[in-house]
Amino acid sequence: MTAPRPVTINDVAARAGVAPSTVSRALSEPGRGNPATRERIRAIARELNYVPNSQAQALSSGRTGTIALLVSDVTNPFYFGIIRGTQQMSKAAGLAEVLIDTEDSPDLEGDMLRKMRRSLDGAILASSRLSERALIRLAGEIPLVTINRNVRGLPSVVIDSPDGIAQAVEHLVSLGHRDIVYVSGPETSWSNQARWHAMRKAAAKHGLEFRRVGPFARGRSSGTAAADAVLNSGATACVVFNDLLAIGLLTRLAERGVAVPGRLSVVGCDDIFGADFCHPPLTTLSGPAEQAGRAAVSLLLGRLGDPRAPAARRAVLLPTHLTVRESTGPA
Amino acid sequence: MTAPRPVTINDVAARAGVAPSTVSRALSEPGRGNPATRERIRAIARELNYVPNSQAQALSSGRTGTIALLVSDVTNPFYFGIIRGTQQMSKAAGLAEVLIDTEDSPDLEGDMLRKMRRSLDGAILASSRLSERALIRLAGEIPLVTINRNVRGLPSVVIDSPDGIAQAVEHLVSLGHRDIVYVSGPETSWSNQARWHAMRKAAAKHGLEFRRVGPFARGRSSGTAAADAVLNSGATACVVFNDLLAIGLLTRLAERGVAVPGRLSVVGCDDIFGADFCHPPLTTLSGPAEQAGRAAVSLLLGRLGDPRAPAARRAVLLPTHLTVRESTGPA
DNA sequence: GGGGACACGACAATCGTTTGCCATCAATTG
DNA sequence: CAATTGATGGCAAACGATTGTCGTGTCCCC
Repeated sequence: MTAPRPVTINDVAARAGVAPSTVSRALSEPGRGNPATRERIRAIARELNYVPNSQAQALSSGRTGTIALLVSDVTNPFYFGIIRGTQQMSKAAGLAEVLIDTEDSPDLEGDMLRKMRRSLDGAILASSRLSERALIRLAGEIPLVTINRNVRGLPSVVIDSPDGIAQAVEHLVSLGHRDIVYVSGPETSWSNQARWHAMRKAAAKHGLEFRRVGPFARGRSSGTAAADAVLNSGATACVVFNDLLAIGLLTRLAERGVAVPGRLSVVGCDDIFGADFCHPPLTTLSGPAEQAGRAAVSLLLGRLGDPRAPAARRAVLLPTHLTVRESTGPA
Repeated sequence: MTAPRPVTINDVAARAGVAPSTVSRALSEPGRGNPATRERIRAIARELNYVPNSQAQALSSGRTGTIALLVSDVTNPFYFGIIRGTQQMSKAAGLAEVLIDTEDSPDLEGDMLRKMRRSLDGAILASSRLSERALIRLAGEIPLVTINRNVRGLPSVVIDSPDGIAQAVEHLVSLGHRDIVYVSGPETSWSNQARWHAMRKAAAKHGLEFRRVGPFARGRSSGTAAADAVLNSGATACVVFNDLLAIGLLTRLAERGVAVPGRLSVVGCDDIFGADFCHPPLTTLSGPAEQAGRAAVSLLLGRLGDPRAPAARRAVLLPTHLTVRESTGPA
């Protein structure tokens, strides 16, 4: 059982008694050609089980039919929804999607992007670690869309967590908390900056003291240090940069026998997988991650359809809301 | 700022004063050519920031440098480790990897595979839903490696959960449990069959009654029904098909006020993200998922290197062990 | 009935590589 | 010193599609 030579456009053409070019057009140019011929060709193509060689298509047409989604860590559940969303949408658009793990490294991110730029129609950067300059330069080489990162001139989708933060503060204040601390993520994180900023604003509005502890790394393991820092701060409630960190923090609090929410209320961000079944279930900011993924692909498609378009900045802002569970309670 | 024509192999050749073929060889055939020339060409390529067009390479050489990893659901944390492992290994081997979500559908899985077979060097099927026949047929069209699925003639990596199941039963028996029920996943799942089989064997060894409830769907939401069924069965301990289901079950038990492990001990399988911080932390079977991913890519590479090789069946069996947490206790 | 327009489909160039084959030249050997 | 060998690098033919250009046939309208 030797591998049979795969059927090419020429085989189809020969079988149909037409030129390859006719087959090509019958298959991909809806407006062109005789409907009868087209149907005949399509039938033959189907019968022969013809699948166009995408490499050849790409080489010839310049379009690869592939986009990339870059995430800093594939195993961070935060990306679940986004991945799902982009996959849905790109499948619907007939695009292939490669998932690239940048391992939190700006250099790796840039290298991968540069290396693959020829084999991609575009890329979506979920939480890019690249500098603004680097991003703008890369955008000149390959169409880019960012998620949760705002850069002049680049289409972007941002899940408006600042808005949610305000809701969280509102919630905590209504429960009687007057001393709320923000548990900061990495300084370089765009989302972290945005959230911290929103915290300050919300706190100011209520005339509260605002402080922060950190910065801490993104992972769950940083939760230990974070928990201790929060406890030292004497605050009665905290808003944590993201759920991963918040869950780590919860674990440590349990270890130290600190009652949540009795002694300390905890609010997370992102509503990741696990936020609903950790102990206690986490009050957190939920956002439409899948929708964000879909929107990002749409934006990219827009940019692709008309390559000479002025790359008009288009930004999609998605709302978040507070999901109250059991990690928050009266002061 | 118009997009500059990307630099091709011809540009490099012209600059170096040699033929394109020489450049090609200097760049990719280590044994061939004058070392001095090679270095000169490499230097020029680097200087010009030359990146080979992978489409053209693929078209010409027949190798695409891309493999696919098919999973039934990208957002199932079970695949975390596997994804990480395959990505690591394929990056190391200079391969691109596409992640494909088959949405639990055999048809979709087959279609995707057929459709992409021309643009892939091979594929790794993590928990394939395809029939044995379909798998064997597809393997004739594109090199395949399976994970957690044993099919005659296909290289495979399996995480030996049956072995872990034996450990789990041992653990429960030593805690005094005499009535253990298996909470079954989908009938069509290969892993489920393997686990159920192992359960029966282990139970027989200890002269225990063995029963099962189910089958239940894979998701967390099925946990509700599963919990009720287990309670009805009167068993004092249960081994659950996977952690997702087990976590769902735990949630329901908490709702019903059933003490775990006081009234019921629960053992899961897979040790997914979340198993350590759910409530109570889950005793479960841990396996080297990352390693499985790496092994799968290795197997695939082996199959790729020598396409005319007799496709010798090679199987990698990876051990599991029981990770005891707090969801199991004395009967 | 003749001319023009238009639709159809063929031809052939092109995309950027790889790779089999061959000419050339230097080095080694008898 | 001649002949064999081996290394080197150039030529050109693929790989399988897309797409601009152009001849041919059909139809319509005046």
